[in-house]
Amino acid sequence: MANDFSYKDKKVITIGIVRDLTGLSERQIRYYEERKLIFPERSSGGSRKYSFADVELLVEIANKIEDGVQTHEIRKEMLRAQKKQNQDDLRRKMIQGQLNAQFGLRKGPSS
Amino acid sequence: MANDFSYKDKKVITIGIVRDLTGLSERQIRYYEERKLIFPERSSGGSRKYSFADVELLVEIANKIEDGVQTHEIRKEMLRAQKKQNQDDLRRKMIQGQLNAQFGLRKGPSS
DNA sequence: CAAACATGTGAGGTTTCCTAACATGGTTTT
DNA sequence: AAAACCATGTTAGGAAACCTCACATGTTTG
Repeated sequence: MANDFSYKDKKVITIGIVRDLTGLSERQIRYYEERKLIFPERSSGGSRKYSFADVELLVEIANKIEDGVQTHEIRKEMLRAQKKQNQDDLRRKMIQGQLNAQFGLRKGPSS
Repeated sequence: MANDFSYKDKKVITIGIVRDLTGLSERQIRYYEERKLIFPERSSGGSRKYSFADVELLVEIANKIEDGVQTHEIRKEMLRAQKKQNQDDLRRKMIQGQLNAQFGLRKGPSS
């Protein structure tokens, strides 16, 4: 229904390409996964698959590490940011629910 | 300067993923390349790399073939379409040149 | 009917990816 | 300071993914 999530989030890039795209070593990329900073999907055979969003995230992570931030700290930041995001999403959804209850169409024209 | 070409056109997808995304066989994908309908890049080691745009094009090609159109015919269509596109691009660029000559700023504020 | 088309399949070989382990030079922590 | 942890490199052995080439086949098309 909402938000046909597209190119940016599709997990279709193998680790070698990610290496080329980011300039990181495969070792680093896998290590950041081990530290739960990044979550590739897997092919049936077990190969990692990343999205462009993942690639961008990896670059951000690498920058922070270069600034002396530890993976552990980065992870906490990310959890905090994500929690806030979830709260915001929920709030938005509840407001939308209210609007639908008041004005929403039943069997309305589905654009 | 113009049009930071992004996700959709970056060649980062290996043939196995393209197979999964399109439902075509690798044989078909390679054959359409042989018939000059699609142009993947190559990794240093020789592996093919496709873009999302390529994936969409492959689906279109497959549909036409399913409708009985031959690769040879599809190629002609594509060349025709591309030629028109080039003409349009050129025209647009010339008009833009005229505008710049008349109103364009030298050393103007760069957005 | 001969040639071309579109696709499957198999062989043999190279590239890419996987995990696991050990090495190392910096930082903390005790 | 010794022990522990951090981030990364490197190596080994093995499996998955990819490559080209060739042959087979059923289906158009000239």
